[in-house]
Amino acid sequence: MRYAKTHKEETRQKLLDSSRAIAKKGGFKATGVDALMASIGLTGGAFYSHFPSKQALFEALVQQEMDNSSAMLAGDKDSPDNHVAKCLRDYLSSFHAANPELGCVLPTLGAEIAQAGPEVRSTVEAALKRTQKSWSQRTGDPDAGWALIAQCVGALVLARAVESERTRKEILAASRRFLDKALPASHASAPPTR
Amino acid sequence: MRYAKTHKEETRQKLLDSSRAIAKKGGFKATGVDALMASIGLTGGAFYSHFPSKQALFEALVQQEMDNSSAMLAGDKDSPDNHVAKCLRDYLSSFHAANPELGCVLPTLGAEIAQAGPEVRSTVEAALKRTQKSWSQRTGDPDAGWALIAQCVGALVLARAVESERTRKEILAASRRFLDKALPASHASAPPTR
DNA sequence: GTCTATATCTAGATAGAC
DNA sequence: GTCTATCTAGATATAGAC
Repeated sequence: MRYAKTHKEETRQKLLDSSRAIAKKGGFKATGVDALMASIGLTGGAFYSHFPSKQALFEALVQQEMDNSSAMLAGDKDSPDNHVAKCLRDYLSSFHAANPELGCVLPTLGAEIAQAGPEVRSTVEAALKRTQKSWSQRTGDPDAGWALIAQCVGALVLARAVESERTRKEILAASRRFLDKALPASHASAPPTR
Repeated sequence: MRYAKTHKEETRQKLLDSSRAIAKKGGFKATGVDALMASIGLTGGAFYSHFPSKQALFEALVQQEMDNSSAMLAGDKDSPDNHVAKCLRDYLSSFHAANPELGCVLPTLGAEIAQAGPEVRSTVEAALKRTQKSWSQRTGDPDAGWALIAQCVGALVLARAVESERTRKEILAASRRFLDKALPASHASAPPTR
């Protein structure tokens, strides 16, 4: 055979990885199939050997992305007590705001997901619930799960929508401090001052 | 003259009103000029008598939208003590989640704003700061301004991204309760139980 | 599996008649 | 100011050669 058995799977994964970053930076609908394929050194025609449609790529992409995110944010039984605090600090960082291609999908593709079909939205819902349950349990506040995720997503949307770097930092810092006050000390997003 | 002096201004405003709703529902880039004009009973060619480009419409649209929102959310000197609480209740409602065309631009167009030019983002920043300052002052917590806006925007993005109606309501309710606990009683989003 | 070429469609924008 | 017609560019998707 002209191509190794693993070739197709590798190409597919490269395409997913590359598309993920591009979509998070510039939007999914906004980027063409040609550009996505070019980013991995191929031409547009080859796309349809891997996905039946551009929409199918979107679904696979969101699924992978949400799986990764929720695994990272939910943590596991070995995660330290301040796991949530660490997540909040990383999420609500200037680095995250400045690098959408490396971060969470929701601030960038949230609106596109909202307009997508039921399968995509069910996938997203399941992944979100995983993080929500973990965070509610870890903080001891059943409402904190959803509220913290909402705070994170919203703060990133705002931070990226404003023009000045100063305001961007203020939004993120205010959100971090607000959560510090609202959560029991052991889960605060910054180390306690003594 | 074939058209009254006020005709152009009226048409422009009708176009803005209609485009606003359409863009908030389906995204701005996703809707074509022909469709926007058809929604007010005109054809695509007439668009360019009102705006030099589609991008110019986006800027005008976001500006008007943010002005309206911030005026409503910031309130004025006659607003009651529970003004912030009322805003939170309305914003974090199922009605708002179900009707993007009637609601805030940020959950739907936030990502498109983030990709827009400096003028748009400066406009958005100024309007956001107005609400932020008002809310910080009214709640007595300097961090609450940004944090509450972030919580609102994020909760709406999440609520619209999930599939089930049940989860959608849970997200909104959890956010409302979380803010109840985090804010001084007089600003809580629900009337105090006694 | 990937390429080039192409069919088809839609978009933003312009030109000229009314 | 609005219309129809059109230019140009870019998109998704397909066909057939390698």
